[in-house]
Amino acid sequence: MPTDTTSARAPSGPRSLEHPDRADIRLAEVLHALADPMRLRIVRALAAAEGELNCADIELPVSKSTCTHHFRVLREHGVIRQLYRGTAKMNGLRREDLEELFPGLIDGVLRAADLQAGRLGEE
Amino acid sequence: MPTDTTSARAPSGPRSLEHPDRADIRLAEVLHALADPMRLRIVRALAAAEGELNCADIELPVSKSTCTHHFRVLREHGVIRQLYRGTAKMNGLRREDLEELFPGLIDGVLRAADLQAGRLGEE
DNA sequence: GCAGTCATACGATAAGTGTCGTACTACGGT
DNA sequence: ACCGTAGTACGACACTTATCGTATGACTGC
Repeated sequence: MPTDTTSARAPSGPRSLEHPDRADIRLAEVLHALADPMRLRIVRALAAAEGELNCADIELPVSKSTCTHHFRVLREHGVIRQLYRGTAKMNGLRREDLEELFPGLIDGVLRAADLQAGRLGEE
Repeated sequence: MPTDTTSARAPSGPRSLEHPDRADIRLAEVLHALADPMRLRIVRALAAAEGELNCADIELPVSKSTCTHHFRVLREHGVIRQLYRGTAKMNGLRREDLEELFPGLIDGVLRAADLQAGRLGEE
């Protein structure tokens, strides 16, 4: 499906990213996307900075290509939204969509992640 | 380690299962355990039947060995508790432990699963 | 004690995942 | 027009996973 240049890609802009429609987001996939420490970090960072963040704003102990990979997983499973803004790519949580689909889920996960980080960080 | 008959197995009873301590349960692992449609089904069934369920009580479209595999994943990641009761094995959600660790998380996931099942089941 | 039932163990397999490095593309500024 | 920066694509790799089938072990009841 990456060869379809009509529907998924933005009209004129050369760089555009595919995002699943809200109705296509599946719980198991969202959980899968969140079930990785690195991606959990990313999501926490995005939630903390309520606006949008550059990829490089989140310090991760992995290479750039791995970072790209994780962001893509999050985007393709409907957890974040990405769009280009000049040379950078801004990332934001899809809070509204997720809240509509699975009320309370994201907040629960974020809260759990905070709790665990507190427990593990100051032991 | 399956050859070690002294440590892993309970003192007298021949059949005993290892469960992680509550403090050893990790959010990413719980999410991973839940991030599979088959396991999500299992967890929903266990939550619905508030008591304990036999493995065979949950109809799954997979072989018995695969079923065992999924139950083990859930147990090893701290989502369910299993114990032998005669020839059967009873399974129950570790609601208390999970609620203590990650308040609201399991309920959020279960609610999300119900919502999605409703959406997908009666379309 | 023997057979039946429930579940496990083990091996196999195919597919998926996280990670990396290198090569490449897109954009913005000089 | 060129260079630097931000991010992607691609191939490689080791590891994990979901699945199965068959063989094995544990308990119940006859």
